Amino acid sequence: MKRSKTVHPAGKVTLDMVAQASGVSPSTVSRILNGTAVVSQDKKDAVDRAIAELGFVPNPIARVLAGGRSLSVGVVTQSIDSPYYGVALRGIEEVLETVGYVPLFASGHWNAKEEQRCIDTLRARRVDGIIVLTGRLSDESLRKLAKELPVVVTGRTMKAPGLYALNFNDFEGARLATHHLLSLGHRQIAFITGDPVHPDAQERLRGYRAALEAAGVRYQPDLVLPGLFHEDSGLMAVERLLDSRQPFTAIFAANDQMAFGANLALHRRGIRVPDEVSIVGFDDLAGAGHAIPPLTTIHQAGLELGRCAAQALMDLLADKKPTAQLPEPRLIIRSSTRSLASAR
Amino acid sequence: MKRSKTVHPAGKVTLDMVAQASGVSPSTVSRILNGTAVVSQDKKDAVDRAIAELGFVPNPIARVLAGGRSLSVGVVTQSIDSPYYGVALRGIEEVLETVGYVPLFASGHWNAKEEQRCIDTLRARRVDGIIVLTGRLSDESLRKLAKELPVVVTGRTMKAPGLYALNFNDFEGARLATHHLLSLGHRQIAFITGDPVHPDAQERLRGYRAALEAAGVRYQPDLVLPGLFHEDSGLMAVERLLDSRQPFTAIFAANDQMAFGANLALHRRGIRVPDEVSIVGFDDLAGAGHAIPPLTTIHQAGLELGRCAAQALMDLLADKKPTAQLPEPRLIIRSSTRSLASAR
DNA sequence: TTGTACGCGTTATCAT
DNA sequence: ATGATAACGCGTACAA
Repeated sequence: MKRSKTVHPAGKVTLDMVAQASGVSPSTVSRILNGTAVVSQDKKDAVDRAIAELGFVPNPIARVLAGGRSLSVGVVTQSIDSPYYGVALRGIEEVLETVGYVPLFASGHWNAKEEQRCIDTLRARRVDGIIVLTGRLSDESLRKLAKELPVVVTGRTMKAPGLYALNFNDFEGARLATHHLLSLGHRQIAFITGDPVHPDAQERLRGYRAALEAAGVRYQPDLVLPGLFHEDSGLMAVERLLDSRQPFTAIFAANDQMAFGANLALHRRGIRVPDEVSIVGFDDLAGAGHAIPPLTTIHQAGLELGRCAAQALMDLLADKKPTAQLPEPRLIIRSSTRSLASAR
Repeated sequence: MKRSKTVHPAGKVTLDMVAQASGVSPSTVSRILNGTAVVSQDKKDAVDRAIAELGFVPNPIARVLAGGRSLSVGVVTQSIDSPYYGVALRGIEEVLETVGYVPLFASGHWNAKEEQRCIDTLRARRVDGIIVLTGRLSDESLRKLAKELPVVVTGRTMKAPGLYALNFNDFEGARLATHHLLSLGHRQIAFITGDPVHPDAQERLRGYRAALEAAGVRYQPDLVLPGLFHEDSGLMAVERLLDSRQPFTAIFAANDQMAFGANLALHRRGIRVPDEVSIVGFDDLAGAGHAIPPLTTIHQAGLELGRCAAQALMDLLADKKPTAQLPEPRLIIRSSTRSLASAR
């Protein structure tokens, strides 16, 4: 029989027991645990030893009730299985883990009401801070929330006490994508928009128009198709475009999912990509590199987004000024785009 | 100015206040809240009214510390951004929400040690039960865990008190996929395996062999390529296969991601799918229907998996015998497979 | 059926 | 620097 000491995971070993075992008062143990005050080295050693021997694990629940930190942060995402935000969640997890915090995830489903409910639930669980991944809450509610506890929000640009906003440069990304197509000689570039209620979608449209204008190419409203950020909307957009018989040689979709849909629509009609039509997406989802053909797209660093958000929140919690910045958008050229000259 | 009563979200309104306001004792309020005992109707009405007026929300933290239920369940998944398990998480969220529970997610990264850590963290937070999505923990540890609190585990078949296992019929799925190819006239069917440490991977290999055998087709070890369940491993497997100059007319990949990789490998070599080679995947990921060509695959109900797991756990918590069953695998025929006769 | 009193495990406040 | 004591908000024996 192994001599291994079976340490009870959800430890029935209490702080009081540690105090007794090491001959000090509970308060001292608590202070050592939290670094709340200076403690003499010998007592600290004794306590540390007792903690190790007893296998003591602080009870986070009791800790919170007593008014301490919960060492947890709430994350309101939109959909727990979103291909884009999913990797952001992983980024958050990564950095929180290194500092002993745990994330509590809640899904708002792109609905301000639900997002608010998530926040309420999270606060009821006494999270120390909250990260809001984009979403539809008003800036106002966020501002109010930030008065109660530290908040980091992505997908918008705003300033408020106790709040840090992290925004991706959607405008520049879209400009880059469009410019790429333009530099390849394309002039009739269709654009599939995202859901217009998303600020991101609007910014990407702006970027598209700006690139066109800079190149002296006329903006044709008939070439911009409404989309909803999912595959089917991209597919239907292209079908409508094809039916309209508007000539075009390239498509820029406001996200990868719609680009996939667009790609499929062309495939169904026997139109080859990139031989006859070039496609550019936006996001650089995990699957983009393995699509047929591998999709040229704008890399939006989901992982970085999560990491930065978490880091910023940790800073806020430590009363430091967050400085995290998202990397600039990068164009990833793969095989779905080709110069117009070589097209046929 | 609106007369709306601003209810504090993380309510400073306590149970005691409700008791006072309604002229009863705190215990009575508690009993009403938890349905712990029978209470006279008039008192119940009074309390309910007070609760509504004060906007009282029970403090889950205090509730747990006092020995009550936390109304939360732990979910140990493998990667928070997994395309397959992601939708399972959504399924869990869905059903938990309807019964007032909240999920706490933790990622084990396919590593028994980490999974155990997740469980410890979860237990420290006093979850009422735990759902383990597959993973590498030993049956033994799960059995031990189930003695402490209700456990639902997916991806394995086992029985233990306080534990409910939910397994997908991987064998049958693989058999179905292979049989489909066989019925299309294919005889030289390559198989890209998953990571052999996964029981799923082994089962799928078994299914492949069983279908071959049933059809009287010889099993050729040279046609089974090791894969690791991700795109690149599928891609490399096919490259090796091609280089080996082993003749084959179809590929069955043990999951969609590897199928995508395989598809790309063929595309790079100018081999057309399904004209020259047919491909079948496994999982039916969200993107499978929009791949080029749309992927024929085995539908594995991730959403159902999550829902069933959550439902089973709720049953366990209510001391009912869980009866949830996963649906049988279904073959989804799309456009990546074609009869050998019409191939060229 | 209802109320009283205590305990859950920790941190904060106030002494010393 | 350290210790005693009082919360934190709720559940639950136990008593009535």
